[in-house]
Amino acid sequence: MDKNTEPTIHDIAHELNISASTVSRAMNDNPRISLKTREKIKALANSLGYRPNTLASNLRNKKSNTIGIVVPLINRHFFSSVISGVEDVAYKAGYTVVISQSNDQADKEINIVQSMFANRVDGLIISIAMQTETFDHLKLFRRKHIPLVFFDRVVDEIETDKIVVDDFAGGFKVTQHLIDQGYQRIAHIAGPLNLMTYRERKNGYRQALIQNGITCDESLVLENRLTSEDGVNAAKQLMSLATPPDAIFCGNDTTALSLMMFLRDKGYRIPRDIGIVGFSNEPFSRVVSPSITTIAQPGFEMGQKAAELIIRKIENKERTYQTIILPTELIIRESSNRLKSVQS
Amino acid sequence: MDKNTEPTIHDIAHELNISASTVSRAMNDNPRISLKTREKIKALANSLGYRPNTLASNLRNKKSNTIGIVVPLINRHFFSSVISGVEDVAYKAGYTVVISQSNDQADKEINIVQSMFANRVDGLIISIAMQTETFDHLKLFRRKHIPLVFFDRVVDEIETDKIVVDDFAGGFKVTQHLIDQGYQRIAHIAGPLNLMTYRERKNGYRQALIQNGITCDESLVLENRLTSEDGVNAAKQLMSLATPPDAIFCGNDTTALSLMMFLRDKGYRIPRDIGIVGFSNEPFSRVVSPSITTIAQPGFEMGQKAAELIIRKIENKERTYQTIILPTELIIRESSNRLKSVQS
DNA sequence: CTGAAAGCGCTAACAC
DNA sequence: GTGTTAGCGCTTTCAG
Repeated sequence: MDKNTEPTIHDIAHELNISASTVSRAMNDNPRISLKTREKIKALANSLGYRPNTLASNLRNKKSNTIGIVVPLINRHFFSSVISGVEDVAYKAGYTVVISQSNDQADKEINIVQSMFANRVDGLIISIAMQTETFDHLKLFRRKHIPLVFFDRVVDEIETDKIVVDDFAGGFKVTQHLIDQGYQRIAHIAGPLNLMTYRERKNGYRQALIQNGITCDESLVLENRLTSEDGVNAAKQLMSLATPPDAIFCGNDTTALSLMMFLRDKGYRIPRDIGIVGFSNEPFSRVVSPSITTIAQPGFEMGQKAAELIIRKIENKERTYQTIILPTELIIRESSNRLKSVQS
Repeated sequence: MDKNTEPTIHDIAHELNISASTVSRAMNDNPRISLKTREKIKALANSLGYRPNTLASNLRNKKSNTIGIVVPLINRHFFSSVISGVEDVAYKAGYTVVISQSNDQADKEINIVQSMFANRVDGLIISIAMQTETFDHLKLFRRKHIPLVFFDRVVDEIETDKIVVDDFAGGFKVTQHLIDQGYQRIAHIAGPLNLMTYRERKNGYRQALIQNGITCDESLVLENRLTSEDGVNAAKQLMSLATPPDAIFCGNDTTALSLMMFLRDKGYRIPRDIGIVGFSNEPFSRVVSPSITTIAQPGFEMGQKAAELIIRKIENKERTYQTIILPTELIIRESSNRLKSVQS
């Protein structure tokens, strides 16, 4: 019933014997309309329960006031924190955020991105799927000059704003820390090396070894998808080497946890026999026992920065791109703190 | 440059010397258009890089193909799982999902909900903020007959679809389990009792006590906001009672964890001296030590169900409402497993 | 200070 | 099978 009679500016105009344009202007606080009529209009609008139809206004303005965000998995602490950060600043700036998850699948990612384009998002914030290897869908945004911001998992070959954490420094700090703790044979479980993120973590690891005069043993470096199962498999593989490692730097906390549980069950004492470090500071890494040394990534801030960046682009159309590198923080916990654990 | 020349159906029509409506029909696979012309049109559309403007089509159809979802906090495992579930089915059905977080603040929630209305979402899925106490903003949706689904934290006084977990049964199972483990004085830390969720958990708790012939001691029941700090405070308060409890059923896992850590540091042995149970099955509850007994809530499924429900309403306009109650599962872990822990 | 008119891009009667 | 026409609700020149 009142479903069909959603009031429009015309209804208000008609009632007041004025024109729709005046109503429109009044609702937008256009100073060209006298304060008197402005108030009269707003009063009526209010009592009628009028709500401007953003769809119509968006169409007319060729602007959706919407920011798209696509992540591999919503339901992962790091990503949901980023989303939370984006939402926080976007909301304050009057933007709506629409989200989608790629489930780390390239084809779903392509679909999502295209549908976001069709929906005329004003900008797109994305962390690409592990398996994405072609980037035409993203180049589309660049071609149409729709602001595009990569975060965390970025694409080298597309020139645009990027926001990452200092993965290299993270990898370096972890490794240096392990060396400082007296570990000698440090293994590394890397994520897919087509992603810069994981490449940089690995580079940091190697650099630290080199700077400490330790030769890199390629058999100590594995590459997988960093799932729980991968953690167990990696543990098996590494510990069955002729000379197994005495410390393992895992590409994320999930792997670190599963690997740690597995080794503990096998009788290894952690951190005494073997040191373990993760990456990302997932909530569980703090409370698990032994607690896991890891690298904190500022997810929420990353989201905020990404949103600020994209909004500035949307509103100013400035043409210069930047790559923001956020600092990482090494959080030393029990799983690698051999010196403290021995002395106490 | 090509920014301004985003092709429309008119461009295609003009190029092919046909009418725009034919193009529109062809793009929508309307069988009234011959296959030949349909293909010709699609080919050109493709080579022009044409993408239908959903904004325009939405305005015309008075349908945004968008589902709104508002949660207290995106960045909480349970809620992000629900979002993930919603996104999953909404995406498959061709809907876009827009999300927002209330940060558990009533005023932000009101703003969000109103802006979603202005954006003409086709339906709204919401779990209300802890402090929300007036519901006019939600009644608006009911009045306009826009589908509305509550999940988890629902509003009794609004008649619409609801989807909750069986909190009563959850509270009951937890308490019965503690009794079975031989605990005698069982305390309960409840969340805000204006929310049905927490009220039901508490009711389940009391019912279990009653059925086992245990009298309810009101000094053993606390109410707070279930933060980490609340956990510590509650622990202090409870343990300083003349006859302190020997088990504590916490309204969520966060409280359970902080309370457990605090008591452990004070020298209590868990579960021997004191049994602890949480609620929600946060990821950390499984890996912390001792691991925390808790109630699993199917967040992802809840999101899927909520999306299915709302899409059915959007598309059929059926007028009957249902409340779906999803089962909960008691997950027995170390923090309350006194019998096993004693024998082993 | 206000109004008339045109149009954003798409769709759907209604014609033929 | 295809075209004509009108309009979704809002904004914005251009007039006055």
